[in-house]
Amino acid sequence: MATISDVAARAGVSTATVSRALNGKSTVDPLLAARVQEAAAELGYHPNGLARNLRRQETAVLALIISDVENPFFTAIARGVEDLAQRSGYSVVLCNSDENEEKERRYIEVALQERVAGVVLSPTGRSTNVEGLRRQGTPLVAVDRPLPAAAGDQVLVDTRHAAAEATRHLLAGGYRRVGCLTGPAGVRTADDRLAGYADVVGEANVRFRRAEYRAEGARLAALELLDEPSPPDALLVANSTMAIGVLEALSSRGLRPGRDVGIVSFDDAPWTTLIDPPLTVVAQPAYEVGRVAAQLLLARISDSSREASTTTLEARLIERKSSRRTG
Amino acid sequence: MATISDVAARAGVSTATVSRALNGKSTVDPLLAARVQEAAAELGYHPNGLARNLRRQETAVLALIISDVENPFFTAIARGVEDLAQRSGYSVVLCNSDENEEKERRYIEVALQERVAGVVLSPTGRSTNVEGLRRQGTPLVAVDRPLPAAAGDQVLVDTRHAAAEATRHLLAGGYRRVGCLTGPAGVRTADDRLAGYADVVGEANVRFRRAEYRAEGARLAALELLDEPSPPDALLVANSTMAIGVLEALSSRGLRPGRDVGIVSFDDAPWTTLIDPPLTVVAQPAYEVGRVAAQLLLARISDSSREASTTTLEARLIERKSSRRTG
DNA sequence: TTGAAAGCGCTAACAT
DNA sequence: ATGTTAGCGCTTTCAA
Repeated sequence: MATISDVAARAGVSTATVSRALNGKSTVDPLLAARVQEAAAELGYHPNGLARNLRRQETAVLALIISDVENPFFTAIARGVEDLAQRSGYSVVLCNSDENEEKERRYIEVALQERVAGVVLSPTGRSTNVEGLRRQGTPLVAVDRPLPAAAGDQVLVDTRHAAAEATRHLLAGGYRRVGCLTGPAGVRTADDRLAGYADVVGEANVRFRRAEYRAEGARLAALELLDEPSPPDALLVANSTMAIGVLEALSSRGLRPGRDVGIVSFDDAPWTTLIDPPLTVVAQPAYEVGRVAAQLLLARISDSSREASTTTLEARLIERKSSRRTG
Repeated sequence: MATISDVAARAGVSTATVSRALNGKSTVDPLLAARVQEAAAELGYHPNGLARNLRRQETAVLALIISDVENPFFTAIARGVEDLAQRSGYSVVLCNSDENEEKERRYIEVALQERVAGVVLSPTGRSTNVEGLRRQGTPLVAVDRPLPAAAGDQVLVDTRHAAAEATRHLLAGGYRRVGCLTGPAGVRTADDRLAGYADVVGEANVRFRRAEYRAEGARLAALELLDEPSPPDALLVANSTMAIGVLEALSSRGLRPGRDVGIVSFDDAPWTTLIDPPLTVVAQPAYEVGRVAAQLLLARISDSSREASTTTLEARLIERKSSRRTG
């Protein structure tokens, strides 16, 4: 593996000159620079990033730790972060914590050890520990879910409000017994969506189930709800992965979305317009969340004294037929 | 940021002892080890991975460069790679090349510079350049699409064969003018699926369009095909993202999958059973592809002299109603 | 404009 | 069992 000394030897100059030439410093003779470039190319030289970063005490890579690679909401965030980061010369590495606190912990540790320039994190749950990041002074921005203490910037979506709006929409459509299917307790988005729903139906009329943010759990939970003495005639579902399970549950009971059970789900997944009837959704600005997060992170990297900020983006209800009786 | 010397000073030992204690070497007095642990904890010490890896000349991170984070096929591969890697103490960082050769090039460069232990790559297209990896001796395994020269192990899916089987299935279902919608020329999976289809219908009866592996392009291409003088009465679609576009096209023409136009699509995405009629698919063993790839990569990392191998996994046709006239 | 040399933080001989 | 020391590959003063 060719090192800078190999290149220096081949070009007949010092390692300092190679370094300067390869980093485009203006103070180097064009002729020498060319010789260096050539030597580097011939040797297939790739600077050792470890050594470079160790010396420079900085890296041009951001870590993005998300809680589920298979959830379109998070992959859209990833695109947003990436598009913006690339433009500023940063690479972003994606880590999948898989809604698993142990994995999340490991990836934060990796980010710390590899001395990444900054971290975008969608905290997995209750006990996310960002103390290490804070101590090291690694810039951090939380997305989707807030962090216990404001350990950095946050980019959130006003999902409680959106849940309330969706619930009102269902009520306005003539549904009388609106229920809610949400994620695990302690996961802020899950709690907020439930709260927004409860705000509207009133504590006395709450009927809900919790499940993991996964299809299978949601299917079972939906079935339970449907088997109650006074089953819901409409359902607010906390994300698109769960919606899959809910739709399966309905189908297995011979129930048609809209006509029999009104459905509104969070997240405008690509398939939601394909089904019959098309799914009414709460569209979250995921890509934008990612962009803003990256922006804040880069700003904080170049100026660590900035005040921590919280940005809250609005979600948008997209009415389709699954929330209409006449679907 | 605390360094190993800080810990050493605090614990009243040498840096060597700190290093040994923290790395669980057996040759260190339990009492001292405890003192070191304590000092490290108090200082919030995180070993500098850059320095460590520079010294050790190795990293415990794998890079996984995939061509589309929003494609369930690739995220399933990611899970497979991750599950296996984690088990051996490796972390995996995901890079999204976005079907873009420039991005892919950048990420390969990053992988090279950061001296990752190995790379799993789904080559984006024609001109993927893995020369750098080869020269550095960085272990590489290609997934989904083969590499020009056998630059390492490969894990592929026998998609030509699967495409042929799917086409035969359509023909057996009574469809007479089977068409094909595939990805860009030069992308091996796209070419193979087209070839498998052509193998069965015969060169003379080929009717097909190419588009990016995206919904919108596929929608337009499908519309073109449907507007031909002798339009297809069935379609083989090269992936689930394209299938979304195709289904939209059909719907906009008032055509029902199955009854009017038989449909088989590659990839068993989670929503394919939700639509009416449910989609007949060619299910690729994506998770397994990831697992095998990680296995091969780890094997090659520990024994670089291994022969390069090619593993070809079988895809499975799952018959549902979109390929039946009586849907 | 170029080179010599120090040093980033760590680990692994080598000594003790 | 512990400490001393060299050095991984690079960048960056400092001198020339």
